[in-house]
Amino acid sequence: MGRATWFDADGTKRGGWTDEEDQKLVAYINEYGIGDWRFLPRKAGLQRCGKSCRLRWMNYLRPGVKKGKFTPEEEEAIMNFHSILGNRWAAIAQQMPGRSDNDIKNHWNSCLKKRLERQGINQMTYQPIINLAVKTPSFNIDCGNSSSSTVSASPSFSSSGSASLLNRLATGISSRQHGVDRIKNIFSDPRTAIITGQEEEFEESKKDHGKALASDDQEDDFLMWDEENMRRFMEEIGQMDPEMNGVCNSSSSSPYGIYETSLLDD
DNA sequence: AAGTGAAGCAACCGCGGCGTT
DNA sequence: CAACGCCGCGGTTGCTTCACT
Repeated sequence: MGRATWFDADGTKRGGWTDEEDQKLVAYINEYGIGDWRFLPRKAGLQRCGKSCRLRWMNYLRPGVKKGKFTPEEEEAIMNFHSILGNRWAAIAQQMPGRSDNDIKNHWNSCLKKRLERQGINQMTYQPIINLAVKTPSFNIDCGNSSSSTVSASPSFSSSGSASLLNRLATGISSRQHGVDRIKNIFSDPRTAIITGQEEEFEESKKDHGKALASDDQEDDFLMWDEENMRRFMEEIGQMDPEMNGVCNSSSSSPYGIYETSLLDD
């Protein structure tokens, strides 16, 4: 696979990479490390632009990059992180060691997004597009690569799973006195199952942070955040990324500790 | 066997953030 | 403080492979 090779006006090579080019890039970085991407190609004897080298290294050649099919656990993780972080693929990739942002983004766009559409779930809000009252049967994840795991459909997935997690995160953030610690607790809590119901705990959270949830409008599945709340949330998520890594990795043997229970419980 | 569309993957493009001058 | 350049990110495109007719 890959693109055809061509040269642009200034003689820079574009398109697919050859084995020889890969070897040159790897050999150079192994010996000298990553320095200035601008000058790296020339020093490494490549006719590529720095951007292209960086992309190739980060997405394909970098040690530890995992290639091949996504496991059901990884797919579940992507959906869960996406429900929290949105299209911040780099941030999602940070939580999934071995997978590049490009890889995750591609898998999302080519497979997971369509799967949610087929299931009638809004890909941005993770809410069912169809009437909640409609009883939805179980369905199979049918993305070829996934070993056929059955996941119960909405409402358990959308409103009790990711939505619940979101609510609890929102609750944590709404209370400035708990702030990041509250979110870390949510992530580190082994009971934070994505698919199993979390309504009880959410109710408890609401008691803890009743003031933040005072409005009736906020009693729905999703809190309605204003821009200020959302901005704070994204800032705090950004600040805690390294720590969240630790939390996720330490809570279980799985690299994706926060969500593994949902798939491994049965 | 040939044609066609969907799926999957690799890479490019353009923009915004950030550091430097 | 503005201008500039580089880097990283997200969106998009292009190509190959696969499945189906």
